Amino acid sequence: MFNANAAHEITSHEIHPQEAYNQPQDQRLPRTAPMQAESSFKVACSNCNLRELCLPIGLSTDEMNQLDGMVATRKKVKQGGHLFSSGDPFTTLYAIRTGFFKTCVVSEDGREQVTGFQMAGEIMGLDGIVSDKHNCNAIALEDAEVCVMPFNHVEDLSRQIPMLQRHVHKIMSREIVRENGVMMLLANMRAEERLAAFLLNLLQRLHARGYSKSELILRMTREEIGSYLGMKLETVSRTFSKFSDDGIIEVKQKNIRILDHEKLQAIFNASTC
Amino acid sequence: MFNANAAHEITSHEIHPQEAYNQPQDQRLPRTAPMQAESSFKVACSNCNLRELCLPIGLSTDEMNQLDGMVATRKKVKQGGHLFSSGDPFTTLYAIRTGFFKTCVVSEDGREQVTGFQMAGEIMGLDGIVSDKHNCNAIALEDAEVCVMPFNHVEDLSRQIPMLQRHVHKIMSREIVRENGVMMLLANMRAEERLAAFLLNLLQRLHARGYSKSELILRMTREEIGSYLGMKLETVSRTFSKFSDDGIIEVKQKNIRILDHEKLQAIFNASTC
DNA sequence: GGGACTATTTGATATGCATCAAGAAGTCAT
DNA sequence: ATGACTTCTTGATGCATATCAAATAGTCCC
Repeated sequence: MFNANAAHEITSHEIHPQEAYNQPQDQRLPRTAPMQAESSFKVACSNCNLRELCLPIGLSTDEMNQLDGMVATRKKVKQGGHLFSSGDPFTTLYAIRTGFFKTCVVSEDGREQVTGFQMAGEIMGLDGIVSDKHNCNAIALEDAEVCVMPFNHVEDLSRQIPMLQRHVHKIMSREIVRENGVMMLLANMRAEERLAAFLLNLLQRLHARGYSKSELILRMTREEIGSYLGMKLETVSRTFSKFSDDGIIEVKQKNIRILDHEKLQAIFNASTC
Repeated sequence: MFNANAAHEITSHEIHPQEAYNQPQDQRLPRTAPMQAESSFKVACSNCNLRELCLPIGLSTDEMNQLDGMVATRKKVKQGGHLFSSGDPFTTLYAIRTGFFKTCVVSEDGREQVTGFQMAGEIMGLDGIVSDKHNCNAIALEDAEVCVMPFNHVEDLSRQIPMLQRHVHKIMSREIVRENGVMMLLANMRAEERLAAFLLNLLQRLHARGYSKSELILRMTREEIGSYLGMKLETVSRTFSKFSDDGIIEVKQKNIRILDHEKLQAIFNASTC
C-alpha cells in the first residue's frame, strides 16, 4: 500500500537521521525485497519494501499490478502537522510509509484522548468510514510520508481481489481487537502494568520493522503517553523512574534501553500476582 | 441480516414477557414493515422487521433476494450461554435478532473485562476476523436468538453488492469509533460521568429500537456495568444511589426511570465544568 | 551562544475510588 | 413456602494516583 526505498528520498534537513524511525539502522532485519537504484520509482505497492507488513501475501503478479492503482499519490506531513482532523470529510485511507503518528479524539470541552500511535505499514483513517467524516485527529510526531489510498479504489479493488478484501477486513478487525486490549488496560491495570504493556507493545511492533528489541526512541511526550494510558504525565515520569531504579530499563530522555525484558514482561503479567 | 416477527415465535416459558427487550412493548415505535401472519417465515432478511437497523438501505428487490442467502441459519442461546468463546475458530458473524449480549475478554490471570453490550440488530464476531479465531466471549444476558452469517457468504455477497460491502465496512468502522469513545471514557472521566454516559448510550440505542427514552431495564449486573466502565460494583451502586438522591433517576433494582434527562446529559458533559 | 520556551523530574499533599465488611433484598430450586 | 444463593446497598478505612508546586534539563530560535 505504499512505495519502497523511503530512505533514499528523504532529505536530511527534514529529520535527524540518527533518531528517526524512518531511517534504516544497523539493527534492522534484512528485507526480502532487495534495495534498488533510488531514482525513477513510481508510486507502486509492487516494489515497496514494506509490502509484507502492509499488503496481503500470496498475490499473483497480475493482482500485484492491479494493486498499484490503489495508491493515488503520496503525501508528506511535517512534524506536528495534521494528516486529517476530526470533522474532515472522509475519502481516503492512509498507509504510513515513513514516520510516526498519533491519533486522538477531543471531547467537547477540549479534553484530548490519544487513541493510538501508528508507525510504518499501519493504516489510518478507518474511523472515518462510518460517517463519511473523520472522527479523530491524526498528527505526525515526526516528519512523515503516507500513501493516499482513496477509499473508493480500495473498495473497487477489494471486490476484484478476494485476498485484498480479506486483508482489509483483517486490518479493521485487528484495530477492534487492539482497542479491546486497551480497554482491558485502562479498566483493570495499575500504572506500572500499563507502562510495561505500552513499552512491550512498541518494542514488538518496532522489532517487526527491523529495529532492536532492547532499545527504542519515544516519539511522543510523557503527556501523550499518559493520555493514551489514562494517567497523568507525572505518573508516567515517576513510573519510568521506578523502572529505572529497579534496573529494568535505562531512561535517557526519550531514549529507552531495556535491561531486563523478562522483568518487564512479568510486570505486564503482574495480573498474575 | 435476520428474520422478522421474532415475538411470534418465542415461547413464553423462555422469557418473562414484561421484562424482556425481545418483546414488543407499548412504547415501541411503529415499524414500516407491517406485521404478517406468524407461520411459514423462512430465514430471510427481506422480511425482517429489523432490517432497517441491520442492513444497508436502498437495495433493489433483486439484491434483497440475493441477500437472503447470507443468513445460513438461526441459533438460540439461553441466558448465560456462550454464543462463542475466546479461542473458538472463527467462521461466522452473528446478527442479534432478539435478546441481549455482553462480550468480554479475559486476561491470562482471569480478570474479566466487559468490552461491550449488544442488542437487537447489532453484529457480533468482528473480533474474530483478524486471527481466524474469536478473541472474546459472547454471553447471552437473556434468552436470545441470532442469525448465523458465515463470513464467507458475507464476503462473497459483498463483492457482488457494493452497497453491502460499504455497509460491512461501516459496521466495522462504527465499532472502532465506539471503542474510541470508551477509551476516552475510561481514561478521562470520573465515575458519575461514566455512568451517565453509559445510561445515555443505552437509552439512545433502545430508543432507536422503539423503546421509551425515559425508562430502561438493565440486563446486566452492577458488576458487569462496573467492568465495562472500569469501576467496582460498589462504586456503580453508590453512583446509582447518588443519582437517585439527586432526583435524576429512580432506581428499582434493574429498572431505571429517567427523571431528569437534561441533568444526566449535563453530568456527561461535566467535562465542561 | 543566550534567552525563552517546553518537557521532564521530583516532592508534598489531597482525593476519588478501591477494599473490606456486613446486612438487606431479591431469586432460584426443591 | 423455605433455605441457599446471588445481587445489591451502605458504611468505614486505605491506597494509588491526581494535583499542586518548584527545580532541572533540554530544545528552539534568533
